[in-house]
Amino acid sequence: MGEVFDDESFLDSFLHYSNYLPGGGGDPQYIEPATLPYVEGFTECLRSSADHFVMLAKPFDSSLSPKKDSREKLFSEVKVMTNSQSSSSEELHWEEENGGCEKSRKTGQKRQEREGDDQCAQMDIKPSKAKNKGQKRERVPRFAFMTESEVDHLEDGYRWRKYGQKAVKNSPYPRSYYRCTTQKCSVKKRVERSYQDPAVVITTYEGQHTHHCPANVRGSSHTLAHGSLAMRFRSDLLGYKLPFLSQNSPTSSGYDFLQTLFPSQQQFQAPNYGALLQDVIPSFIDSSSQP
DNA sequence: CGGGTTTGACCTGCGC
DNA sequence: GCGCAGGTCAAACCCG
Repeated sequence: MGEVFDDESFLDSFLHYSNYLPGGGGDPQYIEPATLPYVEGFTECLRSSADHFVMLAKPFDSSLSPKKDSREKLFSEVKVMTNSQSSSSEELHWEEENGGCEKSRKTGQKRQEREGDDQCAQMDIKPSKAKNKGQKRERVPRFAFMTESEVDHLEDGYRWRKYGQKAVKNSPYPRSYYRCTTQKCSVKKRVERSYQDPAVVITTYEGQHTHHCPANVRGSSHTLAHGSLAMRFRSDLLGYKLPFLSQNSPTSSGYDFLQTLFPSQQQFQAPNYGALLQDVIPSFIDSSSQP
């Protein structure tokens, strides 16, 4: 326990998995460590603003080319992540909540236009183009992680409503879309199963909860994740090198990041965050804190 | 009956 | 411009 991992080892573990996934070379073989020309440190990236997009999901993208290319692409993306506050000319296309709402409104508007419905005025639907012009898009923090689980939808204490499911290209497994059921909370998550390793579930959170975890409000934090006892982080691939597993350092970046991901989760506060993190992702700690 | 899921249709962005 | 893929909507359906 308490092993401290540096940024590079974490990234290498990360990249190791990126090679293991579709388009990533196929074989789960280790790739040699390399210097990090673009990032000051991955933990630094996690530690920084919640506006940063922690793009762990990207390497799972089948569009990535194998080996070196994926590494370079990841590095370039990490670079963008870490520069997200700057006025860099690099403009990523960010899927973010405001844009989504706008899109939804446009969708609703168009549908109503098609149907010849004049409810637009009542719903206060306004043309979006002019409004959006010159408006800088906000960036929604995302966090993706892999778990080994028999069930797709891992219980995390929050209540989710499924609002869509899509077939994923090159994968027999569909991707499910969930939205937090709490009013005014716009957190979403995507859940998909890796087709390379069907035992692995990839969960991507988007946004931050603006409320307390319902399970905790009821005073039963131990109900968290009990529906996912079969879940286990793929520590061999990624999880075990997450820097925040160092329980010797409750102020580590992982703690900070979890705080941004679950801002109302006061359980993450030191000194008990390790045990309480276990409530959220129980087996993760079990399999990772053991030397 | 209220809340959640399913599923086909639709919209948008991107690459060619 | 066109086709594709990802993301979302919403009606229909299901369930406790």
